[in-house]
Amino acid sequence: MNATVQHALRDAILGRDLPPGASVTETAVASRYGIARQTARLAIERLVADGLLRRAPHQAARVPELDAQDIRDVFDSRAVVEQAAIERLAQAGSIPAEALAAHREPRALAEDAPFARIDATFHRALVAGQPNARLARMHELLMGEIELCIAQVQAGRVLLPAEIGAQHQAILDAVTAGDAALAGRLAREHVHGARDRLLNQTTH
Amino acid sequence: MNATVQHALRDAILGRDLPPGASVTETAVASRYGIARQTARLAIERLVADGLLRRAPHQAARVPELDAQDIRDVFDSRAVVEQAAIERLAQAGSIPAEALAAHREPRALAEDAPFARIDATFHRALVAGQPNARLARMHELLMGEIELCIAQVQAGRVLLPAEIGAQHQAILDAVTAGDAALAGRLAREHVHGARDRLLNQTTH
DNA sequence: GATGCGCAGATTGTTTGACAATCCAAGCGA
DNA sequence: TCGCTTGGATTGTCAAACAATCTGCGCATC
Repeated sequence: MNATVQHALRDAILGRDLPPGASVTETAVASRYGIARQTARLAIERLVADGLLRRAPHQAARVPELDAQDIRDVFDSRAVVEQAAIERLAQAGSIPAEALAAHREPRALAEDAPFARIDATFHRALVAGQPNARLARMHELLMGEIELCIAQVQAGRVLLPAEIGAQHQAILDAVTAGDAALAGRLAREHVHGARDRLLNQTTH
Repeated sequence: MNATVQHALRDAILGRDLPPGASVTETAVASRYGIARQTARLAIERLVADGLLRRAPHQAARVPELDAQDIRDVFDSRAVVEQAAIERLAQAGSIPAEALAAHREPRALAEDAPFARIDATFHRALVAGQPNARLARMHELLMGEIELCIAQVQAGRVLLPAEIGAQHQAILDAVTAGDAALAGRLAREHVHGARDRLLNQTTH
């Protein structure tokens, strides 16, 4: 029961149903989803751990408002982790099935899902398929805020599926070729490109 | 009240009072520290998030037994994050006061504390002093398991304060000199050295 | 008019007690 | 020997309550 509420809250935040700056109180969540306050509290705490909410002691949780510095921080950290992850994936040499599915059939996954969601699925699957569980855990820690960044900048229009798909293809090729250095470099540049596109959107 | 219990539990785990494999039930923690089960549950969940406990749904939490592969995973991830963090610290060019304190006065910090604890304090302070908050958060996520690794291998004897102190000094020198590439390389090698010493200890 | 104080409301932090859901191991029967 | 049931242990969730803390507003004072 808790996992479903957590998922619903997550969607509400990423879907801007709860706009940045909105306060999310335990009682509000409890009554909204018909659960006990303790359970709502737990869901909120998990989302705080995921970076999708923030809160100070004795204050209501709030949807964070991410500024340009936050975007730089999050994407730079992601670049570090994802480069390392892709390098390890290339050393292993095999591409996870879920990543291939997200890469090949973006339409089939979810017609209504924005491309940003599919892109996140692809990257998550790539990192999850690499052997180091801690790297995957750290990556997961970042992806919540990453999706929040993209949602807040409303950058769905900025992400060009064709261009990004080509970059993904290049990364996959380097991985299958076992060229860890190249794959890692491509992954880092890919993330940095996303960061710069988002930053352009915000300052503009 | 909860923070103190969490700290006591943490010490019990790292001090091998709770040996690897020991099960930590909510009721046991509650009665041991005289708190409600809900509060004990919360403390356990936080420690699970820190990597100091593991648990599956509807099962008691357990102190993880880390094998050689875990040590490789944790330290390799740490090397990735810490190299990036030290590079950013060198670009900023200033060394956090807490890091200097831990480096210069290991005795003064805590006479009874093992050197491993002081070493962890030093590294935590270095990474926390660097401007990227997400990198620091990921590092913190790893340090729990790092300390657990060291405690389980009982590697207090293996960590030579003089040698490690010299390596720390070299890193600090590179940071103050603003040589990000050198500082990052030294940090990575420093972490890899710790990893190899621990691995030698386990297989032996 | 500006400043500081205090009070009431809102919210979280923690406790206690209870019950359902689930897992695990021991015992039992085929 | 193998599979099943059953009972105990443990977690997951709910409900109600109270203390601790923060926030904003009104009010007195300067």
